[in-house]
Amino acid sequence: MSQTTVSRALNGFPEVSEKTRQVVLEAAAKHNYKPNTRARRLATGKSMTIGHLVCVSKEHEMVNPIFADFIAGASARYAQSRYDLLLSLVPDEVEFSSYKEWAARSAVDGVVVHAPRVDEQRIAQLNDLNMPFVVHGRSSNTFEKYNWVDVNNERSFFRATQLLIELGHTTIGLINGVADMDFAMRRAQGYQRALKENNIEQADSYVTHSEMTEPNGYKNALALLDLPDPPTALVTSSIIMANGIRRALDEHELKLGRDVSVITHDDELSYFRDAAAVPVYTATRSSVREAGRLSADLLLKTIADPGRDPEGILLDAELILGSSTKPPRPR
Amino acid sequence: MSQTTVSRALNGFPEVSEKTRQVVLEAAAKHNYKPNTRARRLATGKSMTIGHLVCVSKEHEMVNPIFADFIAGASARYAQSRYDLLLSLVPDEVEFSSYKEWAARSAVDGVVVHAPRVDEQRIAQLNDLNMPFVVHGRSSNTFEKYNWVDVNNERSFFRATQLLIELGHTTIGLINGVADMDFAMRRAQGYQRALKENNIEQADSYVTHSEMTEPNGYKNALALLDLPDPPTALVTSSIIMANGIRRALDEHELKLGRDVSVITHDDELSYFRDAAAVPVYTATRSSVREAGRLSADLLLKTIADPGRDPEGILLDAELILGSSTKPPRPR
DNA sequence: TCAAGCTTTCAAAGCGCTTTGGAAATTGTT
DNA sequence: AACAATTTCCAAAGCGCTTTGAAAGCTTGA
Repeated sequence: MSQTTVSRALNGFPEVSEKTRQVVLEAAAKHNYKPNTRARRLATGKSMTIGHLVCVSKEHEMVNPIFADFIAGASARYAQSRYDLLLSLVPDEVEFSSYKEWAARSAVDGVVVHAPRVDEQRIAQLNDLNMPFVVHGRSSNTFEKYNWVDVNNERSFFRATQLLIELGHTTIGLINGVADMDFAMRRAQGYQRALKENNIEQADSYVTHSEMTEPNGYKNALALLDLPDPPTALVTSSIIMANGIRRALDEHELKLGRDVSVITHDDELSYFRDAAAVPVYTATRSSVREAGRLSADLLLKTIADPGRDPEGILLDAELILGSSTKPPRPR
Repeated sequence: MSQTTVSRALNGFPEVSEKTRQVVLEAAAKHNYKPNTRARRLATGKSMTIGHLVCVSKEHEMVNPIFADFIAGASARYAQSRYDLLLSLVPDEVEFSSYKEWAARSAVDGVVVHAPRVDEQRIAQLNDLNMPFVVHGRSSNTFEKYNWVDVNNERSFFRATQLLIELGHTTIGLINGVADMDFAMRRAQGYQRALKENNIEQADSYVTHSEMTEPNGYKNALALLDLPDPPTALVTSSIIMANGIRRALDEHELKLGRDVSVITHDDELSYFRDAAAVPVYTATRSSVREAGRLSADLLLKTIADPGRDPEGILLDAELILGSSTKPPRPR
């Protein structure tokens, strides 16, 4: 039997009779034959690979903990379409040169951009390279068209803050991610809009920006609690930080909810799933794994149809009521 | 200039004069030329790719949180040798068929085995496939030779438990990972050996096994605290669980350290780095990122020299004194 | 029965590199 | 100047597939 026939049988082309296909499939199964990836990719001119470039912050060598769950979602989608996932964790300064290298050696058919900044250069650069991509998040100061999947950060933090205000809180801190991250900026905007709409004026010192680690949650919470007029409620961008906040409250003999209310963003990390009947934290909740799945899906669609117009998918984080929010204690 | 010369110049072969090489390199740089990955891999017969298969537990769709940091370490090493990292997150039942598929289509030059079980079939299977691999951890019931990188789980949990006993604790709980994981078994052994050597007899109910999530830490700690004779000290396998434990203590109005001592294993996750002058937790500490780096290094060595004898690298977890351990309170 | 129209198969080209074996150019030796 | 030894370059083969264009086999209708 000729190579052609086998290739067609395995790749589902119609020019081969059903009988022949069966024979071929059985023989392949019997000998555990799978077309050699390398040869196949050269012949088709496709890499069948999606690149994820995750940057490791130089400062703390920190890997964003949401990335594992995001990738889990994306990986499942790639598997469906027989795409491979190429992963590289790099210090942020080489971020763009890595994309360029992937493009030059044509190692990937598309990439996912993680953790976009307010001013994000990668978007224009990838457009220049003519590389299909999807951004997980958005970039406020970028006006080119691009594919993105994001949650409604502004609105959800607006609602969270609004809820605290409605409960009677008037001094509310924000423990946020690094300032130049786009999501952090949008969340800060939502928070500030709620304060403004309720005529609450607060010094800038009630807002902290840092990498979203547990120790930073702790440290920043302590800093806010030590202010002359400490906040009675906190909003934070990460459940990891929320754990640090809880530790800080502990140390001040304060009880979460009763003494200080906390609302956190909850990415539904698999090892922090707050699924009790009454959740521990009141939270703006949105599954980062689902975002991974959707990003992967959008990217594969774009690769399949390069003429496709860029699309933005906006996920709405739900505001979930838990037991970490109560009216402020009378002083 | 001929293709041959260019190829040789770029790949550092000696048959080309230094002058010619410079000309080639400059031209390549100028046009941002990089040899096409697909073609190169076909021609050389190597994939220049390492596969990581991470299984997503069916039960909780959980991705082991240490994996991100492990991969960060490995990725850095691969980059040095211009290897790519192929990542796949799969439900555990398809784990082995994925390895087989990679081998059949010759997609990778080697793989890393994550989270080995006490009875681990993948090791024999990979040996059969003749696929170079390194195990992160070990498998107690496997007697074939294989490459591994592991921490001294038995000894470090022995020491941790011993420390608690020396402080005067006589009722000590263990909040462990899933029972069939090899690391969990070894840690339980260390814990039990310490109890035994000190003639402490305890019911099995003082040991819990579950996935290492924060909610499980909480739940299991509550269960232990509700025992008729509750433990005055806990040892746990994960800093994520330790956070759940702290929450359980909170709820019982117990103070970490003062009322209940806790020792946790600390993988030095980047977003949980316990780097205060006096660490929050007394911990058996070992960098999982370093383990990633070492695993990658060992694997690349094995690929470069297939005749190499399998090697085991045993890392010693340090016992770090923090503020979560004190003598038990007199009742 | 034979031509026309399908369906099924095949031989060969090509994907963009590396590698081999040998030719050409350069240098050194007598 | 002639030859050997060395350095530098090149043409062509081959990696294991997919894809093209054409041939062979089969069915149908007059």
